[in-house]
Amino acid sequence: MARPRTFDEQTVLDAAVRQFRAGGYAGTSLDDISAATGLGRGSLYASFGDKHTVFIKALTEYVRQALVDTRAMLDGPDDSAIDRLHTWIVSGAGFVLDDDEHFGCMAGKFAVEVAETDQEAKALILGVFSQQQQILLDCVTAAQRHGDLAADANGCALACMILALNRGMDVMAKGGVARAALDAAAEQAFRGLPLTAAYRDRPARA
Amino acid sequence: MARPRTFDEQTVLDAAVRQFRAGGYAGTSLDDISAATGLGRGSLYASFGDKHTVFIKALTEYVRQALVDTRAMLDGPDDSAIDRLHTWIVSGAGFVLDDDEHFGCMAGKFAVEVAETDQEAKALILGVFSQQQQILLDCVTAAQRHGDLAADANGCALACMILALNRGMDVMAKGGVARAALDAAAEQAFRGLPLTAAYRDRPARA
DNA sequence: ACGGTTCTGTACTGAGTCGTCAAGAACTCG
DNA sequence: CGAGTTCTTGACGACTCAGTACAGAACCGT
Repeated sequence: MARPRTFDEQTVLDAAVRQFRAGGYAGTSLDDISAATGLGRGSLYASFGDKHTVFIKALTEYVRQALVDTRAMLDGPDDSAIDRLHTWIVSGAGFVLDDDEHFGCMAGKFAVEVAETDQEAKALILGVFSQQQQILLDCVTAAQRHGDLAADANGCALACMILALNRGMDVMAKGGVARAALDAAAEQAFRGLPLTAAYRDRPARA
Repeated sequence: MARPRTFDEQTVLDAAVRQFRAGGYAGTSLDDISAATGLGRGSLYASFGDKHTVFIKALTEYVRQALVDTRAMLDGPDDSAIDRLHTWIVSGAGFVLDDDEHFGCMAGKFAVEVAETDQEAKALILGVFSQQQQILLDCVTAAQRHGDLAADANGCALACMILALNRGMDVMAKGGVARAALDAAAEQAFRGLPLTAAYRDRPARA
């Protein structure tokens, strides 16, 4: 029938995500993406549309992957829910600093750069924030069921607070605040959760 | 001697701050600043240097003003230190949403956009974060002296945590998370501070 | 009033960017 | 092998932007 494509759509999308995460929206040209993927500009336009469309597709792909990752970290049995929360909170700084390329949350980045003027992007960003809050809420509720968090605590507020803290650690890590200070802050935040006496008295784990 | 300037340097700097805060570094052209100030580009270059220099000067001016504002909110007598901390924490969302132009923290914005590649900006941003942490620490220490916060709490970690939360609320507000949710999260965070029994039992204020 | 100095506005250059287009390449079906 | 279809490439035009240059305007001391 016709000439087949020589590129993998997912590969191009991943490259676009990397470029936008690294350079921002205004700071990334289609030539950058073209160079990163080896694809000519014509092919890019034919397959993905204009710059904004490429951006929205890349952001959508990031959101999809981010939610998969978030669930992988937070979903699980009730008895270890509080530990998963602890890990999530404490890994806040690492989300930026451990990454080879010092990325960080793309949703946070574009919430700051373009949400004000790009309603389509803003909707995607709000979506991922909301769903991450929901995943956190599920984990908080699990910890409450297991008796590690106070049953009368406001789970929604806790989830929102934890996510905000995570986003803030991201920003501060990018601003150069020392890893040790952020880790200590994260531990402090965890101790500020409404932990039950049962949690504090539980036997230490391996 | 010579022709005097028709513009006020501070006015131009303020306009530059506004433009960069609104549009980001890559998204703001010198024409934008020129238009916003009514000043020709030639005068801009003669007085402020190239784009990056203008940006650094604008960021420096923002940092100066931000520290003045932070001190105005947090400095004060020991007996109301805990209230000032409460106000600061709870005003996190308002920092974006109450502002007429929905700005938010310029340091946070550029930590995300340019800190990775612009060491000069990164140093300024780290400076404002560090000093804000110090101001918060002073306020925390004051609250400890007055017996509202546990004396054995790690003030540095608390200060860093509170600042991270503030930055994160900023990001989430820009991402469209509802004001009510952020306010509830802020209240939750405040309750997570190591408040003393003396604070909880104190008589309600006007 | 006048000369010297500084400021202002605008036009220009060179580079980069977006989006399009047309010509050629690769593949499949008949 | 040929026709038709789809993909790829590179170039092109219009535009924007950063930074410079130059001519003229405004001012002050003498």
